[in-house]
Amino acid sequence: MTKHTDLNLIDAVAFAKAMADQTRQQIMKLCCCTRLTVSEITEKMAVSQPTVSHHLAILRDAGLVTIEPEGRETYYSLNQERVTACCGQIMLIFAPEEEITETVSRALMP
Amino acid sequence: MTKHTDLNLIDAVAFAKAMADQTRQQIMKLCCCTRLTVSEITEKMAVSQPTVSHHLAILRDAGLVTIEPEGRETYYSLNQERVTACCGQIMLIFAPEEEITETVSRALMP
DNA sequence: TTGACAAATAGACATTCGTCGATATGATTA
DNA sequence: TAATCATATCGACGAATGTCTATTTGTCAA
Repeated sequence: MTKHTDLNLIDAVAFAKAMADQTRQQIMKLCCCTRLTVSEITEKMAVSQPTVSHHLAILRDAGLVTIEPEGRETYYSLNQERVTACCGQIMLIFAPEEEITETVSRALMP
Repeated sequence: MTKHTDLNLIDAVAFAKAMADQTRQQIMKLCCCTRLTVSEITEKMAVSQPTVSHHLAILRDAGLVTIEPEGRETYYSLNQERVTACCGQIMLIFAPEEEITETVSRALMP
């Protein structure tokens, strides 16, 4: 069951929770700049297929991956834009006095 | 017992774990751009003093707060520079194709 | 239509985590 | 020195989390 979180609204806690696991970050690295099926991801990892699916669901709920079902396979890829939006948000909240934050703010806000 | 983590080296998982809690992010907001004692933080929160100390220790181990003992009080304040460094690192790893990442990279790397 | 394959879900289990009350430690003040 | 105050630590407890195996669901091919 999909969480009904509004993915346009960024929750810094939800983002941090989604990223707060070694296995998930590994998956994120794998499908960064490319699209992979669950099987392909599983092959490259040291955990079972259900575990990979479980983590992908968490990343999906956080808006951190995009999903493209194709036949009996499902392609996942990292949502880089979401990563920058979340990091930018965190910098705005927790580093308002840093110069770089001003830069990010200007570059990120449309 | 203090973790012997090298705080100069940024671990994206450790950073995310430290931020992956509502209470801790609330504490971070409180002592952002200011310095507060444990008592002052506790007053503004809905948890007990030991719980605040517990979370401050986690933030300290992640390098996210600076600590200044003064007499019998201890002042904490948010390490904004650390926040930007960690966010920048995450953007480099997980959003290498985003334009904003290039900007951050250039601005952050000394 | 049946068998094989890909992915998701269910249920169980051990571990980690957040919280608390009680207590210890350390510093100031009377 | 004794009392007080600020903070840290301890030990316990329930809830959340990550992992597994087994099973279900959905899709394609023989």
